[in-house]
Amino acid sequence: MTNEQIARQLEQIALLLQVEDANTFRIRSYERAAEAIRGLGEELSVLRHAEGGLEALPGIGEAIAQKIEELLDTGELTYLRELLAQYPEGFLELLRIPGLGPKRAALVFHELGVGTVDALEEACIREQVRELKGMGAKSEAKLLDAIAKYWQGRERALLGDMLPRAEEIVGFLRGLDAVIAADYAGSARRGRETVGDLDVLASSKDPAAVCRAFAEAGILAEVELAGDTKVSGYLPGGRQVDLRVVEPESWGAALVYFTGSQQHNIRLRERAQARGLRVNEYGVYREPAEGDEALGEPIAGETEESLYAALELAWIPPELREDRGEIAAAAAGELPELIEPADIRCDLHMHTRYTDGRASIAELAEAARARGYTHIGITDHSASLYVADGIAAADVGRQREEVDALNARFDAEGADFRVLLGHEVDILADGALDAGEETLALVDYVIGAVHQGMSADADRMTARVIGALASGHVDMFAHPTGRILLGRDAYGLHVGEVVAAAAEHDVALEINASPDRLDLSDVHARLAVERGVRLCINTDAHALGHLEFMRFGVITARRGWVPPEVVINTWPLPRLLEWLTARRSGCS
DNA sequence: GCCGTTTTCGGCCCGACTGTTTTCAGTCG
Repeated sequence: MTNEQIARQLEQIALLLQVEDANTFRIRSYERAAEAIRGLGEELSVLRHAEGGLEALPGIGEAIAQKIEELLDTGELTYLRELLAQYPEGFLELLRIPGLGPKRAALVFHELGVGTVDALEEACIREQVRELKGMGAKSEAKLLDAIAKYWQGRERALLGDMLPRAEEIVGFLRGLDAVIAADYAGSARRGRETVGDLDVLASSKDPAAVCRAFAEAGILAEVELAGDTKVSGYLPGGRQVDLRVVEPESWGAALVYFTGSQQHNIRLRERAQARGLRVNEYGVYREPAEGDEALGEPIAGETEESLYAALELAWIPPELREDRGEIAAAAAGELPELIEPADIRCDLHMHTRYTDGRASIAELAEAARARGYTHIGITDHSASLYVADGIAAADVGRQREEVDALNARFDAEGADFRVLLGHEVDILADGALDAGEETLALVDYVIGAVHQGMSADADRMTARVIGALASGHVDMFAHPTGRILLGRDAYGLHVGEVVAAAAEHDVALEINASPDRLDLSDVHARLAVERGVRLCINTDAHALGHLEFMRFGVITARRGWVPPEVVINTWPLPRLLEWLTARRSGCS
């Protein structure tokens, strides 16, 4: 039972309790617990044995701890099963229709016997929904529209696909005369690995003009709503975009508000409340005296910094705003110094035409130089990876010669740039490395990776990986969990044990920056940092354009509270070589 | 259901929009 599976079951309880009109704070407890679990790098099956047990985890008390224990022991949760038993199969799906919240779900279920999306659609078509209390023809039509959009499938999109589109929109807005400031907000600004809708924010003295210009710009394929402060619509392809425009004095407060996360905002407002303040999307206000209604003038809100300062907090980078302890850290002045894109000096995982890459070594080197890097590492696939046209052992020798010649040329030209030769070696099903001693001796470093036999169970896979890390031959471990976002689940792996092994043997764990991997994930990266493991952010480039992926790796690292010094590709080349040499001589 | 340098009991975020209402419930972010 994985953390994600447990989080989902707690979330289902929260949803069903809403339908039953339970105490909202009880509901929130389940929601918070689910989110808290998603933020854990370590598996609950391990944490239950840690000091203090599950109840030591923030957001998890006696009742939820017991439920987690039951799930871990039996794979089942009696309480959830009993809640679910009252409804037909598919009822939870019904709650995912926008516009149909828990109250209306209860209404259609109890009055019409509707318990699935199909049944709801039919009831709308038969005009039964409009007869219900508080509903009408318009609500019915909206539900039908929402169901149609639901069937089209609006699953989340990759950050890597959505960020460029968000930046285009922001670029357009910043070009408007009436716009003072513009930025994207929401989960895209927090850098979440996948994004649902795009939230875009602008400030202006004339919000209506900005809204008009955006609605008419042709960026949206369909404009759903165009008011004086808000425009909503869909990009070509169906992704929803919400633009909101605020007055300049509310810019910072609105940016915090629309960046979220929801749980982060709730924490901020709780903190405000304890100080006799109130926070909303327009600013920070003093709580009015008894009997007084008006809020008066805001005391902060023009910038994000002013809002956080009013709550006696340091400004919190958006990537950290997930209610994972960032507010306590900001209050204590203990926010981490986060890695920045400019800290990156190299890219140590890239493929060439020797295998399944599309560029040559020299082309990759030039592209990296143009980005301001001082070195790179070429790491083509080892021989047994047939699907990626793994490199023959003899060709590693040719690569060595090509790299040496290239470096000699850089030296001759006085260029401060160096190409290292690495090798992405498969960790075979039996844990052996897919490379002989001769090949290993030719290269400057080795990346270990799993590309085959991924269906092994977690215990076996973990032993296999740890065996490779302990061999002394592996300097880095690439895309550690093998997940493909929106594609393939991670293979079973006890990440906590692998992190411990990486710490013990001083192997760097990769944050693979490819937008469909981002592996390690943010929470696993944070676990690695806490356990003293070095990290390496690599693009795994198979083409020149892929060097751009580095930013997504850096964003993921920032979400994992990663400081620059633990990331080996922030190091100057001599330090990197020193570390590799020490590793190879077995001293480290 | 969780949590505590104001509390082990009594608190627990905030506002906008919509459609349905004669003053507000439900939903959303």
